[in-house]
Amino acid sequence: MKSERLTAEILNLSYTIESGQPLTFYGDYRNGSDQITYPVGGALVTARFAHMGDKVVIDARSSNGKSVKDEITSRFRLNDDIQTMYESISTDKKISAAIRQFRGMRVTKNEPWETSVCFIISQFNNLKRIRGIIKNMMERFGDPICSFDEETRYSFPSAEALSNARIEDIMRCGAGFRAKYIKSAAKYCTENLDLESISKLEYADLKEELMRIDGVGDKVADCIALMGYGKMEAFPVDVWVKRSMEKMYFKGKKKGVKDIHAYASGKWGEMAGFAQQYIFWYGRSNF
DNA sequence: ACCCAGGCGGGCG
DNA sequence: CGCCCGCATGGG
Repeated sequence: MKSERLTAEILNLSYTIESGQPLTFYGDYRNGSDQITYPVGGALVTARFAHMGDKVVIDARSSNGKSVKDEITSRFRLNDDIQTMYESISTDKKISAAIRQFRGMRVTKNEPWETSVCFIISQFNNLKRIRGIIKNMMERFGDPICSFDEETRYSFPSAEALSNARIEDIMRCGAGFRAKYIKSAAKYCTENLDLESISKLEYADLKEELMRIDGVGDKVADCIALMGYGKMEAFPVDVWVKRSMEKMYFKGKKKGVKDIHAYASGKWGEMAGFAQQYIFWYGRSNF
């Protein structure tokens, strides 16, 4: 099948991909190329984004020839009313500045298992290393899909594959002390928990279920809820969001995570997670 | 060399 | 409960 064309508005590819979101875990984004590739469903998706002002034309295809329209639409949340979302989180000058700087950055909606692994790895870690670890794990534990740019591309490792892996082999990917969490989570998600079946739960119940996974605490559960299940009210509070929130809204005074959650929830409600992505990246880029 | 990174689990008071 | 500590690893 030839590539399919989709259109969107206010979607900045580089901000979206580079701002630390899964897309396993970075796609293969070539800076300036406006193209990404990423594995899904045992195939490799290729998508080109042509930006023309606020309009974006997306040409996408899959290595297996199947339609990718639904995949792209879901992944980049193209059915969201982005204008209304901006209006609802533009509550003050502080966040408006963040939105202005990174206008078009979207919160993506990725597969729950991949999102879980990505954010288990993210703990006490940095983006550069996270990307490397994910890449190593895909090459070691994923299945080869096809060759692209003279390089073999792999699927994201299944929970089954990782539940059978040896911890020391996961560590060899650079995962460090998180390797035991990954294996444990993989076992739990193959034997005790169906990540698909909990997608129908409300945010609070979903988060509670996710926190039963070894290596998933409050912050990682919020990340999985937001970027793996599309729960826009989730507001992950990491060190950057904490710092940014304290600076932006608490006159630089130290605040507990609970206070920050409560404040964000009251201010942005159902769209708190969308606001969070801007606060996170704004803080990382400017503070 | 030293510090830190999209935190979490476990142990202690 | 809330607090505090160790934790693998590599880049700045």
